[in-house]
Amino acid sequence: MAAMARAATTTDAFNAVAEPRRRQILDLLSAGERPVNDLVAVLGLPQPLVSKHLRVLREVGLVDVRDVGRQRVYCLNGRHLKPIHDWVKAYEASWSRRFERLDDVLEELKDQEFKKKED
Amino acid sequence: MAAMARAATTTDAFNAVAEPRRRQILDLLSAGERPVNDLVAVLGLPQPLVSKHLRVLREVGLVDVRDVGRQRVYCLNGRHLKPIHDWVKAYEASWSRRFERLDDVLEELKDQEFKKKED
DNA sequence: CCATTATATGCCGATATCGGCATATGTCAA
DNA sequence: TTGACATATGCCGATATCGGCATATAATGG
Repeated sequence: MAAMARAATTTDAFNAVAEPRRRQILDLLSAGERPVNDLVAVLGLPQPLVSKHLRVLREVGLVDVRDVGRQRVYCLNGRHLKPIHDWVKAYEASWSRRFERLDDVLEELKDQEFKKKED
Repeated sequence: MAAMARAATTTDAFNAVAEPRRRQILDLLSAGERPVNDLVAVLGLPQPLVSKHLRVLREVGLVDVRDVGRQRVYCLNGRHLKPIHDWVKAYEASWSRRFERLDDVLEELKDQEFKKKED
């Protein structure tokens, strides 16, 4: 039982959405549920490949399936995207308020300088 | 030149942050810049491993480096996290307003039913 | 029952990945 | 210069991944 060389894709949502085609699938499903062949047609990918990606998404809980006749209708289940959102959201300041924050720091320094002079 | 079996991790931020230890490194750096050995100490990982993860983060632009004497000080550069944020943000409704939306749909259906009766 | 449609699985090859260990590179200090 | 410190790289092994192709499974229609 050697050490795992890599975290399995099937393990968490972070890995699942690291694959561009899987994001594409989720994007399609965000507009509404769809049977596999629909996705195949839109994506222009071989059906087995699409099924495999759907499997990964299913295993991390990002999509749900429903049987309708001989079709399998997939639908988005965004619940497991929330952890990703929460994680990146914490970094929002690092891009949107990057310079603002720098300004804040400078402002603070100026204040301290001012107080020193008051002494 | 055979087809690539997998998108290189070094390719984009999505793949880079799919690795838990790399997220951990970013989390540490979000509190402020740090030299490699600092990270090594906190993470409790072998130094070469940390250096390799830092390399990946560097290559996708998620961190910047600065030479200070014989140390290399890494700092966060959140710019490339924004695409991830933007992507997941579009799914916000799929978890936070999931049931609200379902209610909306039901409401809409009821309205249509009502109109039919009016004819 | 049989053929057709819809989807999932299995096996394969090429390659990328993580982690381990040894070692190269670079910088300071005496 | 020599040696200690800080970090990066190289090579390796085990394994996971994506995509291709063939095939299994499942449900429907005739």
